[in-house]
Amino acid sequence: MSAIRLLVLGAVRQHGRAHGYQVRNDLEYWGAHEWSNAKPGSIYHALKQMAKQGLLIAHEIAPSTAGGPPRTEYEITEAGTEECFRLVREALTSYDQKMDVKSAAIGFIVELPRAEAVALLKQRIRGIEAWRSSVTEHYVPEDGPEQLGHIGEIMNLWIHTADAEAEWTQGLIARIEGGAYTFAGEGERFVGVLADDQENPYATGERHPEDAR
Amino acid sequence: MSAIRLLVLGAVRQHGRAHGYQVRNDLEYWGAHEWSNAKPGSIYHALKQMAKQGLLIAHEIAPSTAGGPPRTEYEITEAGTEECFRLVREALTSYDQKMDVKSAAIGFIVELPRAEAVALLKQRIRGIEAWRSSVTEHYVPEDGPEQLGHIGEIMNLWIHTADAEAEWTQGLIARIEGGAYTFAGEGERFVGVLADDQENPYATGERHPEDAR
DNA sequence: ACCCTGCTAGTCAAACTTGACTATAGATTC
DNA sequence: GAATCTATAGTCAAGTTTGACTAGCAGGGT
Repeated sequence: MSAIRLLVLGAVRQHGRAHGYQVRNDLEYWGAHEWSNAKPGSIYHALKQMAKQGLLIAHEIAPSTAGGPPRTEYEITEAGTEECFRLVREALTSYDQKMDVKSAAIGFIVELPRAEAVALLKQRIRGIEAWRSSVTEHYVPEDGPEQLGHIGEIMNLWIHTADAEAEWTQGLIARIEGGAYTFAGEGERFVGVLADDQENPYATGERHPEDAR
Repeated sequence: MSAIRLLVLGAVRQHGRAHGYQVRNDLEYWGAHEWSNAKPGSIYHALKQMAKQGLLIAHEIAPSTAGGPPRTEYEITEAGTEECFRLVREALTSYDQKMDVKSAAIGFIVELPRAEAVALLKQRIRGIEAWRSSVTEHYVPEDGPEQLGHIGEIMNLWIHTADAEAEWTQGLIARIEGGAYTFAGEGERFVGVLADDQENPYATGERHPEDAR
């Protein structure tokens, strides 16, 4: 699973109805273009694809007064909403060391009830632990890890990463259980989209040095 | 950059000359099909593509006695070898939280001189630190991290991950400086490929529970 | 003699991703 | 007042990835 479907679906859902450029801007506000494949082509492709699959409904709209080509607005369907929740739950539960999917899911975690979020994260930890022990059991030869040579370092990296993630997850659980953030059904939600008159402080143009290769 | 080019190029290089199925098997031995996109289609595609680009030379070979279609053997060129080293160096140096590229690079790290490996890893740490401080400076609003709401947790995840990776990298540097493993020019190298009569203990069929969604 | 399974080696269409490109309208500059 | 810039909204071809499929041969059972 790539992160793009979750990101696009979630973004449309927050507006109820949105056109591609709006989604693109929201995701940019999130910084998603830096940590996921949220690039124009992928976004528009995902919108069309999901419209074809019945998760979104496409409405043709007259060109905006601000110029540019005619827009297409997308409205989320019942099926789309279900799929969106399914994706969030899956991404929160499963361990697969893909930062982009994980990050996207955190972005939408508050759409769930608080108790469910905690439950999913706890299941995530169980998943990490299961994965960890399966790796150590399965990949360590009986005659000690040295037999793998430097290849063993790959395993070591996996384990280290898994442990770090379990720790971070524990921290997040603690913060959520401690009452942080506003979850579904707890009053007005935190809006992760830009107001119309607000400028995007994280817009493209100022690059982060992650591309300093 | 995806991991597939590095993996395929490196695998061919270890044999000097190899056909697609051999590469596929080597990568499976590495467990690469589990942590990267090393699937048949991608492998054969990468071979053809790199042959077109002059990194490999394709030789048509008669079908093996064991049946199956006629094979194509690929031989690495001078340019291919250079590219291979370039990719390893880049992957070791740059920080971009992609496990697959990182893992692949570790697999080939011993092809470099020990001193260079250490130097590259130290540069990696500098890169991580630079990235870390740019994130904290850039993404934390002046009025405290709370303004971002739960979105701040994404940043938190990044930072946590970056720190964990820096720590792991430090450990690896220490082990290498402590004399672990056999690097280029230090006698016979560790062979990460299967001998002909050896069965693959990590072959597909036994799945790891990372797909336990 | 016949079938079935499994291994060898690889192909293919469909889907996805990338990054550069288009076209329009208002704003700014010279 | 012409030229350039910027923002809007999106398209497109080229490249990549996926997962299912093909086809030949060997060996074992019946």
